[in-house]
Amino acid sequence: MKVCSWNVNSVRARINNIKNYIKLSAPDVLMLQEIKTEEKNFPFNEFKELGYNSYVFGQKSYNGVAIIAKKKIIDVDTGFLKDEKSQSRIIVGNLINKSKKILIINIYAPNGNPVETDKYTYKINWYKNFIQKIKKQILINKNIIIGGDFNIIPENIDVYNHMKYENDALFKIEIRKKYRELINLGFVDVFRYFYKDKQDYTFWDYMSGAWQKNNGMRIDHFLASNNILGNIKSININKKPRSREKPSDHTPIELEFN
DNA sequence: ATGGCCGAGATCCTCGGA
Repeated sequence: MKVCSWNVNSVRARINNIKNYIKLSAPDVLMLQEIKTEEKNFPFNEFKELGYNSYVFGQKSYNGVAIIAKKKIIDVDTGFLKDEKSQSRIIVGNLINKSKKILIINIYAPNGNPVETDKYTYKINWYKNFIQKIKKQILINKNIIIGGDFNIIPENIDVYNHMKYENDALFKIEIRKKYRELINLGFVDVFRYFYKDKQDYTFWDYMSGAWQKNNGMRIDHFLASNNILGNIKSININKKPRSREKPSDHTPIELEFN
């Protein structure tokens, strides 16, 4: 089973890149973030033609998440978290894998910059609520995968120049603590679990040649609950899509398990 | 056409991104 996650920065602007990626990588499940469109304008047919069902929580212009999958996703829920700004940031559903039910949680967490504005308090509150919700959920279902754009740089190694980001909403101690809190509920950061010292990024700014200079950061993650950690075979950051024409500023992360 | 990327949507630039 291959589950992938990709912040595509507009599903409509990126449709050819996404279709190309699906053909090459053949994910069973693809979690998308920042689709930047309402459900009525989502390209359902384009994915249907490739053999995928789409489950969409859209929003006009900003945010928006979706799950596209070869198999049926059941109990799809777009009301998992009450969002104080009514933004479309989470879609969840159950995946049946070898008669085991796995809860897939696809998130697009708030950015939080600039830190002196209510954007930052919104991010902190969003994570507070999310952590509370996961705390309850892990009691109900022990098999959980949380994937997506967390907008958190976990450690120094996860950004090209950590000194520059000390007061940034992606790297402030306060926000990194939220990441630790989440993990302490019974999860592992799968990439870091498999690669203790590897410096690898999932995002490179469009500005000032960040990609060419490898000025990146690791802000897209897969957290797996301890109960399913033993089933995970591999995790990979696939940098190819970031190198192509008209790319998203993020690149996909890929999780394989049995 | 829009600041130096980008995208969406509205207006001839702003907001949001990270």
